[in-house]
Amino acid sequence: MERYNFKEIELKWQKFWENNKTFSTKVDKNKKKFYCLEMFPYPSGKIHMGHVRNYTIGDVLARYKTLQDFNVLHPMGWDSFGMPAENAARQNKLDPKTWTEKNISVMKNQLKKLGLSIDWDKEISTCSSDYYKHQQKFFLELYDKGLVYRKESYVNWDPVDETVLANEQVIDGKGWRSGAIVERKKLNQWFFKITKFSKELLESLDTLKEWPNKVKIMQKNWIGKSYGCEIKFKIESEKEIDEIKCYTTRPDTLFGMSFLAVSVDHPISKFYSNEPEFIKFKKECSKTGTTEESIAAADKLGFKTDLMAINPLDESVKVPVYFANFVLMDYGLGAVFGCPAHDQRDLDFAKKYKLKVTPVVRPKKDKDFVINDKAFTESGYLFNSKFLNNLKVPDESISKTINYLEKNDIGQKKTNYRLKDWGISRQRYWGCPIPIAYDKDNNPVKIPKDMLPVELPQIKQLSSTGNPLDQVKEWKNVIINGQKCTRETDTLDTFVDSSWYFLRFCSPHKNDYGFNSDEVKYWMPVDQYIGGIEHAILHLLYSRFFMHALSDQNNSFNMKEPFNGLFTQGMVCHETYKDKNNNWVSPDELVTIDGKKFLKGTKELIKVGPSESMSKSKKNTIDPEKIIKDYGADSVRLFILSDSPPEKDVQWSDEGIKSSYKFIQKLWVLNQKIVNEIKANHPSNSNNDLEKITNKFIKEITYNIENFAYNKIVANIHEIYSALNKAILNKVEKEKLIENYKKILISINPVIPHFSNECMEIINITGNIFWPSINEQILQENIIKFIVQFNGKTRKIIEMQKDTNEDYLLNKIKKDVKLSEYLNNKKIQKKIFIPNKLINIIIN
RNA sequence: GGGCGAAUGGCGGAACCGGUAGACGCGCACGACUCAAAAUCGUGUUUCGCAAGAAGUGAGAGUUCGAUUCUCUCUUCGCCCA
Repeated sequence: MERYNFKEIELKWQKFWENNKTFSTKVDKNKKKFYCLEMFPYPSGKIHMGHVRNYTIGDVLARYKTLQDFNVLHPMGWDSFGMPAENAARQNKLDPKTWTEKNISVMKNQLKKLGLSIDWDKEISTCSSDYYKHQQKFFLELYDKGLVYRKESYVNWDPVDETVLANEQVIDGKGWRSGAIVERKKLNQWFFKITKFSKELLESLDTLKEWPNKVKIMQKNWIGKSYGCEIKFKIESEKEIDEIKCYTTRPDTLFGMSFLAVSVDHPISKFYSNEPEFIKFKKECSKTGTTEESIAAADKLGFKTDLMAINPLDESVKVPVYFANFVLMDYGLGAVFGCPAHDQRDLDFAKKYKLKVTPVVRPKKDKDFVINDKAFTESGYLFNSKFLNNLKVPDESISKTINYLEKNDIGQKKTNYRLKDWGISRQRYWGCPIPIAYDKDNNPVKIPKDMLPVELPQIKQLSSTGNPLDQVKEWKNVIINGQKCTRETDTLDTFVDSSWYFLRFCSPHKNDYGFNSDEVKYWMPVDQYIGGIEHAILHLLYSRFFMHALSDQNNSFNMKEPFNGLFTQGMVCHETYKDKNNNWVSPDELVTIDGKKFLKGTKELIKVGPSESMSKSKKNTIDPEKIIKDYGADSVRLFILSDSPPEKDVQWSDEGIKSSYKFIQKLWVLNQKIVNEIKANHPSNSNNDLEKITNKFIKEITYNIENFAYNKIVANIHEIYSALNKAILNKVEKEKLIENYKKILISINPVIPHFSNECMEIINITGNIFWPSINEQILQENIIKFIVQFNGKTRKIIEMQKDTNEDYLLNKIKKDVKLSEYLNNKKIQKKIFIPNKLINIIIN
């Protein structure tokens, strides 16, 4: 018998799909739609196993929905702007466009070899001006709505490379490439006003019923709604400063205040801007990074002013005012009051500058309480707080304090959000140009519609320092309405590109606007979005914002949530290997002898480390292209689904992929056997088993696909294989065999489509194929397995007619040699009888 | 420090509404085929025990006729935020 030639057969079907445009879709209002979307890849060069897993999961769903007669939109594109292209271009001395396009063509080819049911006619690439020209229009649309603005903001600045660094490029406070100490630098930058939608983005999370709870909680925490109070502090000063407003969530600790801390960017800083000591301090502050984490980790530094703040609840108490490095201007009001006893950060600061520590919350009433090295942040009761004493902390104390503050015009209740506006300026070449220029007075001017798109100029050789666009003078200088202007040289954050690509897929070829309303109304929202958990916050939140922003003040577009269903898949892991010098070793440099790993050449014994997510740095990656070449796409698909539930990490193993390969060979042998059985044309046989096992299989596999239990689908396929092997021995009649086998081939089609299609062709199944329905009647059992328990312990399973009553069953038990022994000399105290399931007899 | 989640054989995992714990796969063992090996096929595989049987889902308690499943406390690990 011929072995299954996956190379020939997979290529044959991939060509068939391509030539017949099998997966090409268009709007069809007579059909239910299903929009299945996987997060599009960054074209880094080659696909990796994470992509294989992501796209296999999506493909199973897309093919399943197609078989269920949905009109399925399953597109693919490229998130093709971004820094890696710029870095690679510098390294290899070519332009990012060439590098990116080459990668796209390689990766597209690789994806096609996986046999994905993708409508390639809808392919998009964010670095193409066909895509980003629409983005520039959206930018101007949002600008007109007041959702885009410009302000000064801090960036991570690498003083050696003269470039801005992303947070992840700052390692231990140093630039990733130059190693220079990173500074905070203020630059004029563009922002999307995402905070306008803080409330809406938070509240509509509740409408996303098909999102993992975990992701919703992460977004909720990110938006970070808090209830608090703005408090006015009167200031004693010789300068023209009357009061400073602070935001706090803990106004109830006001009697414990021992200082007031403001950001170095606070408006009052202008009174100090000429003092050399303050300038020095401000510079020192700029050495702390911009992330919340780096600020939390940094040493708490303060600069004492000559100001004194008066405690509004007790005017006899005056506390010093400091500039402090841990207070940021863009959170709250850029000023906080310090209560060291009940905030660790404030306590650290107070200890350093020898400030008073007055506890005002104690765990129990009427007990003395002191603070040592640890701030007390738990619940308890107020004390040392005059008229607020004995209020219960936190609920009662906070609300009553706020009431008091409001009544006496000291403070005002306020809801605050942690979410900050989205900074979208990037001092990079390889991104979407911002469609803005500046006139001679440096006022922003919109690029007129007829001058769009603003295309990126081609740069053959990128400079190693600064922003490359800044150096292309002939591009930078532009005349708008007869005025000499200079273009904005920053480009847009690539998160902007991915914030609306799902809309573009609905109308990928529309030339005059980003999408067509009719098409978007038909396809959107995405029914199932699939991707990694690492995008749980930013990408998903930005996409949600973009929809809110487009819907804002818009009668023709009103759709706020882009993704109805979300699924986050786990990572692909692999064992790690190290040689005797503790250098990482790649799996394909190894041989396995008696379960131990050795280096191929020197036969050196290799240490096997824990399984970790595949990464180039740990050299534990497996190249999908090679695996597809050796074992075929169906084997890869089968294995990547088989070992773990899709939401969890999966371990890649050599044995695993081999076993999947072997299993497909076995299925092929089975197929040949079935073909022979069909030819044998057995006479009619009353045995009903095949129908029953087929229906049971379809019921289970349907349930498991619907519930994303893809690892169990693979188990189901193994089970049906064993069952079919046995059923053949029963010499099933031809028609019944074909009918059931067809159903089985259709239900394995989403997982191993090439194999399934080939087998269907061989047994001559033609015409439309649909997901089989389940015949519940056949699944009805007449013989039930009753569980017999004594004192809750299962002693025997006896088969009885369906609906056997309790007395009859009990009688049967008494007659049973084994079971009756349990009843000897015992009194039955209680019986629990659950029809068609079990009987539990309680004996003393 | 806060939030969320997880813990089941040698390993990955299954057990749907509280009702046979360990489906399916890997690995391992034995057998068949073979001069031999690989491949393939078959059988077995939670632990202890020859067996009957007993114990058993991170630890401890609780609810229940009955708990991997529900409640509480603890331990360890993972992720996110600080």
